Amino acid sequence: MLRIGDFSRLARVTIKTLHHYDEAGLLCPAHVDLQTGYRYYTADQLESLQRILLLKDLGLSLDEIRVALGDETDHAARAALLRGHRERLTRSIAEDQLRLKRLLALSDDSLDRSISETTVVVLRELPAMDVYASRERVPCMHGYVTAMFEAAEAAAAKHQARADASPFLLFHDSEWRDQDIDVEVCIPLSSTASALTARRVESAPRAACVTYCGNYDQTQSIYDAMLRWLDRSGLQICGPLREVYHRYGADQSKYKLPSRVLTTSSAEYVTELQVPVIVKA
Amino acid sequence: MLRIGDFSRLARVTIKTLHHYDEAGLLCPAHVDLQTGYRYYTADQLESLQRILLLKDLGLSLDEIRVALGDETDHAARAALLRGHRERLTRSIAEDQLRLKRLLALSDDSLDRSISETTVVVLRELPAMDVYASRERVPCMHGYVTAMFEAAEAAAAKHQARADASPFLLFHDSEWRDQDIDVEVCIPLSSTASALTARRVESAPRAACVTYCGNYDQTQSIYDAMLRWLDRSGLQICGPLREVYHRYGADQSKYKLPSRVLTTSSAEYVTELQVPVIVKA
DNA sequence: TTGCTCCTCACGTCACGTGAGGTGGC
DNA sequence: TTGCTCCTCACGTCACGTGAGGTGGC
Repeated sequence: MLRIGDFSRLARVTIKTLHHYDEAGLLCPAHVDLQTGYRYYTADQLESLQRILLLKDLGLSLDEIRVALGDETDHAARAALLRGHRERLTRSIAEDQLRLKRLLALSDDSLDRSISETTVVVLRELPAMDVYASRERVPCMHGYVTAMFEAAEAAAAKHQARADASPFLLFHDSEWRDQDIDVEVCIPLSSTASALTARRVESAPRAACVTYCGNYDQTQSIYDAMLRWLDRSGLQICGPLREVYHRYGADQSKYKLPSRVLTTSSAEYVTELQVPVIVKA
Repeated sequence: MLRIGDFSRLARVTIKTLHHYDEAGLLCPAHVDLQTGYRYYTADQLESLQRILLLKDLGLSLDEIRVALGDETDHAARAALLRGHRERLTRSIAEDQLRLKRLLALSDDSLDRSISETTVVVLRELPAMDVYASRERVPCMHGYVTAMFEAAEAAAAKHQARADASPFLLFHDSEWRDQDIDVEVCIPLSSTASALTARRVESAPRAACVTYCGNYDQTQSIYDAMLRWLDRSGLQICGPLREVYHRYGADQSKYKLPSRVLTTSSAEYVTELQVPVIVKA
């Protein structure tokens, strides 16, 4: 029998860790002196401890280790646990590799400009959405798109199907804001209301997003900065650009928007550019 | 000005997160109503928040983010922080990749045998150590090595230079336990005592280790299992095997060992095999 | 006997999550 | 007026770390 100090030195863990495993029911001492509360371990408990430390080092939580080492009968649960952890590790490696590239892109960019002046690109998942959509080729943004939005909002309002999410524009051209732009105006609909012919905008597992405020003059330069950043981060565009209008001015004569999305001052506009991306091979 | 709920929806964070950043001094609301305590944010604070969320997603802690976004003057600290994090990420990826291989090796192994019966190989760093050493070619283990240990222990004891660490054996042969084994007996010395000609055993950044208890009959089969495991884990031996005697029987006539390392029953022997390894290219 | 070992609280870490219980705003 | 939003405690998470204050063992 070994005292806790000797046992802990052999396994190179702290006494507190052994206390914790005792309390957690992962590894209880072979014997506890009732008088003094002293914990005593047998030599072969070292092997049990090694097993625990191995699984912990591989990244399992103590709860998972309990399952993995628990009663011998549950082969399936044990196997599923290890398989699940394998996937977690694989995903985590891929994410860290992308993080590393993004960090390099950021460091490059902020050698002279500080981070505070760099365009901030965030990666996020875009959920699928049911929208009322209207797609057209227009010669320029000004006027046409506003009219399309007003018609779409009015149509959605008439059916009381408007969901509480921001309207957006899809740019179907590969060359953006070329002549005759192929744009699609989208108004999110509540999932319950299927009165209107809802179009489903597919989800994007990963999208590069920039949220900015102020008027639309800056959009082009932000989009350009975003493209440079994507390139340096090893990401590739894999779907149409979305321009989401979170906060804006609107002449709402035929419909009613919640006041919190509206503003009169263009300095308070909040807009988001979203580009679906995949990691370059 | 935006109320906290609207602001949080735009940035897709919880209200609690904003509370936390306020408290942490990372992002304080542009205005707080003194009557109600309500927090109000401006639209352009969204960009500050995005910056924070970006750095957090890259893996920085809130403290680090505070430094990274802090007063503009400290360029050097900011750059060092990003460089440091780059290294952290790189290391973390390499470690996860090794973990993944080790996990695969473990899953393979425990398809039929459960984890509880698998040989547990742990990876660890071995620190450099000053030892009293004596190296010889011996025809077999039995007898010779015991005599070498007793002589070495006696020599170390005479100079009162014995450190409180376990003695071990280095196997210099590539073919292990071949005929005429080239073994080196090592007794750890306290760093202060340099009276004896101490030999420095180099550190190993990474070593595969198996601790087992019981008599020495099992050593060969454990070593074999270890070799198979190393192969499957993508690891390569890069130094001599060490056999460390943590707990054992000894006839200590010319020296004195602390009683906690001694035992009379061979079932209570505690031994550790250590093999320095590197990741295969 | 002295110092070393071990014990049990109890609080801290990190970035929030999750109610509880109460008030302000439209 | 009613429901919705927001507020401030206060405690939980996870795997221990770090004393505080006291006792047992050799």
